[in-house]
Order: sequence, then structure tokens, then C-alpha cells
Amino acid sequence: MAIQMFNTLSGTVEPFQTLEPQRVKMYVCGPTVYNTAHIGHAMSALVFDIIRRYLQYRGYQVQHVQNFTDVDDKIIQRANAEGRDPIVLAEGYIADWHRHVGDLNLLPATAYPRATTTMNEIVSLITTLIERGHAYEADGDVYFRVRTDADYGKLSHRQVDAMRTGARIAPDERKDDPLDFALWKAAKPGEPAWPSPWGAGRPGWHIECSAMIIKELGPQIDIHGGGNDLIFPHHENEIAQSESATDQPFARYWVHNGMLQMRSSAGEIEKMSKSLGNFVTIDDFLADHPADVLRLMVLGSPYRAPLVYDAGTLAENERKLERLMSALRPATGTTSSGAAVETLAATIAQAQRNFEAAMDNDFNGAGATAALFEMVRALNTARDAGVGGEPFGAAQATFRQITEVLGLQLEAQTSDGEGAGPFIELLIKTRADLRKAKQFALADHLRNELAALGVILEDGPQGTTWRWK
RNA sequence: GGCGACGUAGCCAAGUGGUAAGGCAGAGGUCUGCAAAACCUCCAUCACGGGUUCGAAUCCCGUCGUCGCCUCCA
Repeated sequence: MAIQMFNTLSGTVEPFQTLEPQRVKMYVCGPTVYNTAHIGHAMSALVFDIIRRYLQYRGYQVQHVQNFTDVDDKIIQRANAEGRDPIVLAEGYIADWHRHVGDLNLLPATAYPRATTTMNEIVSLITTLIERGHAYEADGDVYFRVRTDADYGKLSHRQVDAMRTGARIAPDERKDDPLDFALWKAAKPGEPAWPSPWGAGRPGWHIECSAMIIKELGPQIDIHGGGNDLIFPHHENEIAQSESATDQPFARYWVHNGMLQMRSSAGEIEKMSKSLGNFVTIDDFLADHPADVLRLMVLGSPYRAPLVYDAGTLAENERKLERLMSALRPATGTTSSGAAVETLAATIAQAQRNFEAAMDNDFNGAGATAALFEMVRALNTARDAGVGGEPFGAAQATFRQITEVLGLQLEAQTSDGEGAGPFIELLIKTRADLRKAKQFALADHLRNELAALGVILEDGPQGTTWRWK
């Protein structure tokens, strides 16, 4: 059974078939690096990281390209405001992004092209479009003539003529038609510029992606991804440019994630965005929560639907993470045969099938995590029944494998308490003596004090264990 | 106004014609000196109104509501 994947282009779920057997060419739109990335950007990156990991789990070799838009109006604006060089400014945010990739446990893309390193290809693509009559030069600008593209609007499902009436596009004298969009912008004084047949300037936003894709992956790719706010005009324009230049279908599957939304104190729900100012940066989030919490949030909601970020979802996913971690606690018994062992193995195997069925169904993360929780219960039940040894280890290994496919790390937090272990053990021993002497008030005090320091004590039949909160 | 997505328990959600997965929260229980964790049990008829069908959360029509895009945006 093939993976079922929703395709924005067709508006339906389709069986996934690659251009080449077992190989996937995937391009995901990255951020415009003029500002610190927020968790909405992280959500998008996480969605495609999960998709990539699952494709790899299913045996595909994935070529994953992600761009950086490192020259555009906003970057120039901000650089001017701060009196800095725009290229240097962008460079800083790109470095930040690479750091986030590590912090969020994202698989690094196989290539990270930038607009500024794709100039030759951009210029030659624009040249081709002019030669083929799809673009025209005007005062050093170059525009794409939308009406030369017969099926323009097919991705966003819009009619060219319907768009015109509703358009609030500021009229630009140099455009032949208000729908036309810029491929190349003539440089204004003080702006970074590159040479071109139409004079010094810089590329429009959409053309860079087309050029990078053709350069890095070829004229046809399997998956083109990004946030659903990019469907129009960005991706629509990419299709128009690319297909007008190559006469080949551009991307087979257009995959778009829903937006992360914020619930305001007034209860209003709005898209998280830089322009609205209602965002939480990735760094701020990670200062207070493990990356797994964000990943679980993303997994818990359909990737195409909006995800509301508020204190409730945060707390809920903190708890989910704790529960997942409970499955990784070591065995306490040594039973390696019998009914409990067989039940464990059977439940784990069934849960793995459930996991695959869920992910095959357009990457249903909620279903996939449900399968994970089936495994959690099976492992904890088996542990309580005294199951240990190889069977328990094998079950945990399967659980671990599946969590890794989802990109979850499930690492116990050691925070800044490295080396504290022996001291904590000593306190536990002291507390055990107090308990033996029925000095419960003192024993509880010790436990509370440790809890305040982030150390959780749990008394079990086998003695007391501890972990970082 | 146009295009698109969506509306399942207090909350997040699975489900694509045969009488509702999972998680959080809540209630009760086992264990414990107590607590925590874990485990067990309980907790919905699917926005509303029509229709198709032996049978619908699932298909069709309508209504209401939410969000996104139509302008830079993951």
C-alpha cells in the first residue's frame, strides 16, 4: 500500500509515486532571514522533517533542499535601519537557523542554497523566460507576463479574471498587467545589486526558488513543501515561471502545512507572524521546554490544519512527553518467557503496524502518537508484571526506533545538574534511613526540597528512584 | 466579495457507510507511611436543518460558525 499524500494541486489525497524508484526529491521553502525565527517557522520545519524521516523509514532515499532568501526588501530595510550590511545581517540569521536545526533535532537538509549564490542560474532562467515570450523588461525591471501562462491559478484554484477584481495590488506603471510579477528588480541607490543583461539589480522573490530547484534537483521534483501562506502568490508564481521555462510539470506533490496560531489573552486566535508581533522565538521556547514538546504539539494536530498555541496545549504536551519517557525506564524484573512476555511482543508488533497505517495516511501524527502510547502502556504493564531481559529490551528498542522516526529524542533532562548523581543518591539513602525510623516528616521534607531543585523521587517496591523534572 | 481548509466529549484529536482510537484534564480503585509514577475502571452519538440508504460522524443540499489566502509571511 502506497503512502497517501494530500496534494494541494489536486486538492485530494493521492497515492505517492516518485519520479525515480525509491528516490524522493523534496524542496521546502525556508525562511526569509531578516529576523529571528519563531516557533511557527519551527512548526513548518518539523512537519517536513517528520515527513522526510518517515519516507526514509519506508526505504526512500530523500534529497532534501531548503533555501534561504537572503536578499529582499525586508532584509535591506532592516539592515538600513540598523546601519548594517544586508548580506552580513542575513548571514547572522542563517547561522542562527543552522543552530536551531540542531536544537530542534531536525535532519539537516542535503543542500541549503541561497538567492545570492544562485544568481547565475536566476539570470539565465529569466533570460529564457524573456526569450520564450513569457517575460518583458521595463526600465531595468523584468516582469512575468501572467496571461501567457494558460493554467495560471491552478495551484491556488483561482481564476485569473476573478483575481483582477479583488486585487488590491498597488498599480505599477511599468507592469503591462497588474497581475504580472517581478522577476528582477532594478537596484536603487545603496541596495545590494548583481549585474544582469537588464542592468544592476536583484531577483524577485519567486524566481529564486525556481532557479534553485532546477539547479539542485532538476526541472521536475517529487515534493514541494512550505507553509500554506505561500500557496498564493509564491508557489503559484513558481509553477508559472518554471513550467513556462521548461515545459515540464514542476512538482508532483505540493504539500502545505497549516499555520501556527496564538491565542491572545483576550481569547482571540490569530496566526503567529512577525508582522503581527505575536510570536514566540525558537530560542525563547527552548529556554523553557525541551524540543520534544514542540514536536509533540506538531504531531498532535493534523499538519494541514492550524495549530493553536496556548498554555493548555503546552501543558498537555509536557505531560505527553513525561508519559512517553516512562516507557523507557528500565525493567525491574527478569521474566523472559510466559504470557506477559508474549502479550508484550504481540502488542508492540500491532502498535507498529498501527503506526505505519497512520503515517501512510497522509502523515497522521495523532494516529502515530496513539500507536506510541499503545506501546507505552504495553511496556509499563509488562514491567509491572516483572518482564525483563531480552524480550523487554527488544520491545523498548522497537519503541525507541519508532520515536526516532518521529524525531523524538526522549532524553532525560540532566539540565545543569551533571555530577549531582552521587549526592542525590546519598540523600536518598539518608531519607531511606529516616523512613525506616518512621521519621516521615523529615523524609517528606527532604523529598520536597529535592523537588524544589528539580529532582523527583519515586518510591517503588524495589526502592527509590530519581529523575530530573 | 472570491478561493481554500475546517466544525467529533471540558480541551487536543482518530475516524472516509455498519452503532465512536489515543492523549490531557476529571472521578473511583490497586500500590504507598504519605505522595508521585505506573496499572485498572468510568466519562461523547459526532455544529444545526433537511435528504439518500436496511443502516451515516462518514454521501448530497442548505444554514450557522471558525481559520487561512487574495499584500511581505513557514
